[in-house]
Amino acid sequence: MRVEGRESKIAGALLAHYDVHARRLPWRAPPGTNASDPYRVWLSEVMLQQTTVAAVGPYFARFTTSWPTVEELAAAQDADVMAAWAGLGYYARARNLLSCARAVVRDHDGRFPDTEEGLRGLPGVGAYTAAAVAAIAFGRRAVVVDANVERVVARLFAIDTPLPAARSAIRAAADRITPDARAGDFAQAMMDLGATICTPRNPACGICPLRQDCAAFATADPAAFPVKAPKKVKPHRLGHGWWIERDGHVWLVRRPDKGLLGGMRALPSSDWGAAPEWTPPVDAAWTSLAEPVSHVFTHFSLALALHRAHLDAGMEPNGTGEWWPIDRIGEAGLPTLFARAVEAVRRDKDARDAKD
DNA sequence: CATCCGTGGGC
DNA sequence: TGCCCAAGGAT
Repeated sequence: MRVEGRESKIAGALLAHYDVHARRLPWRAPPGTNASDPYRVWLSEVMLQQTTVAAVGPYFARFTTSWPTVEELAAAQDADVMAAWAGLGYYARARNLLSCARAVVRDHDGRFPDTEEGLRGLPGVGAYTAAAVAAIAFGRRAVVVDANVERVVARLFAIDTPLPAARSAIRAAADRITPDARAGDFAQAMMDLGATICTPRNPACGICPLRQDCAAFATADPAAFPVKAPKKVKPHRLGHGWWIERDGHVWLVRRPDKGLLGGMRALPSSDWGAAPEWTPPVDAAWTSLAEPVSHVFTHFSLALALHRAHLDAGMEPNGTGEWWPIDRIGEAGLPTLFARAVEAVRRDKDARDAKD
């Protein structure tokens, strides 16, 4: 695409601002250097999918310490990687992360493809991540469009078509302002701008380097862009979960690879729904907690009723699982819902002990 | 194009 | 407090 006139002015002003104000982030090459490890760029981009910079920080540090290279990650145990990802959410990313690392080692001699097309063929790498890695790690011109870029571009050009229908127009406009040189810096500069100045609410237009070129700034309400389709209501679901204890251990199961919390360790639980059928996984003297654990997922909210029991030596619940030492439950890699269920059981036990 | 898939922080 | 939102991808 040609870059000229107003379009090139935007890139120039943004890059000049970025040269002074770029955020220092753990996965970014230090200022003034061109070093960029494709493994670290890819790892950070996958972690940052639908996830905030603040949440990713400690996970990125732990992953790069445990697995400094793609070869080492490819050789890791599945359960270790899933446990290290616990709490970060969208667990299909962790499964795809491992598949991708192994594909890079097996099919690409341990080196990430350096083109969008090549990257796009890897598990967990979609249009955004392929463009971001191609631009940031390999200096390729690529049109990088994430939610920040969507917002910035929709405002720059006052695109009032509601999302997601506006995606094609936004992408075309992003293409027009993407420079041939420094495409990686440009992409990161757009994302920095969206994260710190051109924010969803109360954008700081007064300090924005692009306000002279921004069609939304010229309107009464720049924050009205982008326009979004109304969202649908979240249904409520109910479920039952079981804390089964035996000799200092608790019974944990592994959830199926596909679906919600796929591949993660968990407490055994019933189906979740409007009025789910439920039968405890073992015949025992059950004590029910007074309050369920409430948790909100992307497309529904859940109230998980909890029940706990002790088993005698030698007794086993139905189905497949493992006895996990309770004093090391923090190492089980439970997703947040079940980590909170564990906390609720602990509080319930403490309350009863205090009464005795 | 719509749906499914987590979680924590900000206001 | 409830709602919005985030460096999206797979199906």
